Amino acid sequence: MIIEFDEKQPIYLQIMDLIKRDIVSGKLKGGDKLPSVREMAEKLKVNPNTVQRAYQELEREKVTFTQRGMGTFITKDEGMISALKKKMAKDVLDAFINGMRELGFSGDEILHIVKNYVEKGDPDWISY
Amino acid sequence: MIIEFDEKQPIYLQIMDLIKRDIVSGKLKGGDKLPSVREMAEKLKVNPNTVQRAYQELEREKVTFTQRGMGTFITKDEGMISALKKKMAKDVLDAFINGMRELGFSGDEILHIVKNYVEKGDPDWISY
Amino acid sequence: MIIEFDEKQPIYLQIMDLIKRDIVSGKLKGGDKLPSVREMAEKLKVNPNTVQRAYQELEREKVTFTQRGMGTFITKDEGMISALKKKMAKDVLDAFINGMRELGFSGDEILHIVKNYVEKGDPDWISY
Amino acid sequence: MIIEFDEKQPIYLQIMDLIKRDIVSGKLKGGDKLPSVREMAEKLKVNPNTVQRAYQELEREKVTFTQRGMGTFITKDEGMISALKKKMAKDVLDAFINGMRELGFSGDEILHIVKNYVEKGDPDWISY
DNA sequence: GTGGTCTAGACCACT
DNA sequence: GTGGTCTAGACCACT
Repeated sequence: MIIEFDEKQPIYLQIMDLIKRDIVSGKLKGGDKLPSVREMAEKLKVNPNTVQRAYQELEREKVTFTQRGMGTFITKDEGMISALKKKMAKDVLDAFINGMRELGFSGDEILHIVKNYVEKGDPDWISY
Repeated sequence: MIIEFDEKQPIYLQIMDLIKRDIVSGKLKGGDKLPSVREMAEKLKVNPNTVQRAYQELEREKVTFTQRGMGTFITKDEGMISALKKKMAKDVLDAFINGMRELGFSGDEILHIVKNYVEKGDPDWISY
Repeated sequence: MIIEFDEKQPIYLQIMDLIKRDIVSGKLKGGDKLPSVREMAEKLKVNPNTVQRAYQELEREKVTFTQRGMGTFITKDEGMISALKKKMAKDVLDAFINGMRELGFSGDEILHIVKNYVEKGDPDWISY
Repeated sequence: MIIEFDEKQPIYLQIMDLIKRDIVSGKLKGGDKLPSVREMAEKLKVNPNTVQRAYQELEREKVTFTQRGMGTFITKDEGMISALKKKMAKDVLDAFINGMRELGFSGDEILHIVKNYVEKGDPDWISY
């Protein structure tokens, strides 16, 4: 796993995002143990402090919980996980809608395009 | 107009994108004159050479054309403009579909969400 | 100002507490600027990172806000400040009531003692 | 019984305090026998010498007395016990009053708060 | 000058 | 071994 970090966002935020994505996509499930701070730091080639910060913020957001001396674990609160998924999906959705509107597409046009893309694999741009 | 340039992409490419967006969204129309290289450089606070390069590439892509002594103009070829729009919309659309699939949504679910969002202003996440 | 830090609690928490006490007691008012991270670090003889962390947590708790390049300021939200005061007073009060109950005093006895202490400067322990 | 010892105070003083609290709260009564030095040392997981010292100091303070071959007993002097109780209560009381004054509360306000807390279970912070 | 992020490396409590 | 805190010192964006 080779990760490239964006320069425009703090690394600890990107690590948080990485983990959230794995939770939401189901790669990580409630109760799963995250790699230790040191392991993760080595894997990602960043300083342990940076991973530590990411883990701490995740815990504050109730996405994970820690057991002293045992490690950091994904929350077992399914409501929290589904809320996370909604939040992340909402961000993706908003970026899309705004992007399309900026390009001059109306709501109906956006729906038409998505519909055709999803159902036929072809956006059907005809008439735009 | 304050533009923030990304560090991960050459500025001339970002300027090209800026202009393409204005064309696609209709702010700039076929035949419209672009600001002179110097004006644009001053407005964006970049080196005139950078703007010059952006203009050159846009002309090579047939998005603009130049008239000696007159300036640079947006192409009047509506086919070119609509192709541009499709190309940019396709990028936004792919980013969206991929983003949603990474979050674990199926095509049908994506369509359902967009439909509800566009028609009711609410994605209706129920059951995800 | 010489501060002695307790070893049983992280220094950054103690710094947060210090600032909160100054807010609650009125030494610091809404809108007041805190010393810069570096100044405070020098004054308290701790590492700037430690002060930085305290300031960041305070901001997350909405006790302060920061203006990039300008500094860190006490919130102007009087509701927040009065909530802070109540929260801290509640902690002091609970510690007192629990401490007295552990010593075997009843609620009425506690009230009697406080009343005499406040009004006459003498707890009047008679009969306990 | 798991006891956490403070690092900032000699353990023997903390053991003394533990016993004094049990006397004051009534868990230990006049004439009750304390566990042997060895038993207590084992229970608290400390060196017997440390317990020995605590017992010696308690005896010097007339809180306990020893009978050769029998063990260590709580004093039967009720005056001593009630003086002990007053002394400990005074410490708790002073910490409370000082804490509240530091937060900016007046004597009347403190009394009002304690009264409401004791009588209604609610401090009634209104207007502070 | 201001806060924000990061690396490097240390020491701590707890399991 | 695990997370938590701290120091020392660097570089960044923004005012």
